[in-house]
Amino acid sequence: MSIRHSLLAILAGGPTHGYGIKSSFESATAGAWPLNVGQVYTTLARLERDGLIEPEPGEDGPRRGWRLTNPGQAALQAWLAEPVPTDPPPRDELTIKLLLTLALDQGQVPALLARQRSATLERLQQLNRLQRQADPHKDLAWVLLLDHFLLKTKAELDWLALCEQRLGARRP
Amino acid sequence: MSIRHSLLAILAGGPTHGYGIKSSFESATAGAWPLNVGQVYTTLARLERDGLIEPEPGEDGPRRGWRLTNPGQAALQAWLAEPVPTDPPPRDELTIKLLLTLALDQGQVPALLARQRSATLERLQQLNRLQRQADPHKDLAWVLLLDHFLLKTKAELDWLALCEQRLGARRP
DNA sequence: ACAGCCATGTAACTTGTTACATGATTTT
DNA sequence: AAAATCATGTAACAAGTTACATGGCTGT
Repeated sequence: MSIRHSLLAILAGGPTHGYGIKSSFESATAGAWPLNVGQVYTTLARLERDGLIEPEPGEDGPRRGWRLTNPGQAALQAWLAEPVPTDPPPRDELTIKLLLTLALDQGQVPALLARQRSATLERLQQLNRLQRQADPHKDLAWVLLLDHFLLKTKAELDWLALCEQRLGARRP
Repeated sequence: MSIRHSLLAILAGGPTHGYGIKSSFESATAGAWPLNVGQVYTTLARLERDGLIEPEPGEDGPRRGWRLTNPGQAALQAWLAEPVPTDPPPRDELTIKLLLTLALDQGQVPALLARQRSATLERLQQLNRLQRQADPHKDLAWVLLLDHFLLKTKAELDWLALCEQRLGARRP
């Protein structure tokens, strides 16, 4: 539901048209998550269907504007006010892969861990390079994004190490 | 695509029927991600449509078995062998929320950070409690899952702190 | 007999996603 | 005049998800 809410948030900054929304989203997220324009239009149609937005009266051709309705405002406020939900924690592909391998053929787990660590390490280095080039005073959003990716990547490496350790402690 | 591949992995452990797959999945992932049975059947139908699995010959009523086809075996091996992809990193709801708030109304960012930190901290404590009760020698999968959630949660807290710090460094 | 679990399946729906068709405006 | 970018939209589909209908088996 991130995209739906993102569009609401962008429209809260003043009425805009479809293409402008795409640009706003990508610039707000520093280009980290490209957004297919087509999806903006499908999502706008669904938001209108659900009564969360309405077209600006009078405009019709290119650059037709959209604005939030009252329910739309309310939905946005609710989304912003509530912390991101964790009650069924989102499924994590790496964890699923590892746990299923563990259940299926425990012997293949070490190889899986090794492969993943190597890929994750490479990503860490790439992120470090990007961070060195970034300027916290100019591209704040970009820097915060890099921080996020870096911390997440490091946590993944830590987890891989812990998995190895816990598995090792089982053998003897 | 995690669910599709999960079913392939479970079928690789020997032919099973729908309900058994649900149980296998939930026990392999220590109950952290409940799986609606209905979804198993819809997913099985789609996997058959795509030629990745086939029904065991002869069985038809309840407990009809399914097995991997050759393409199914190949798809599973490919999934297990490749590290989880990061090239367009998956969209992260918290990050999106924060960056859009930053773009929309920078003044509301501190409140958002505070709310989120409080929720995340609570989750951390809950996870710590669970970890204290878990036995690494008996419930390995459960312990690894908790490790994962804990490290992820701590990383999130670190990120929230970093965000505050970077924002603070902007004002003066 | 009845409660509860085992078991299968389908219809309907949601969000996300892309490929394509179409044209206006701007830049080179 | 051509190329690039801005701009709108639709058709089609994938994957996930749930609510519901249906019935068999098991233990009390």
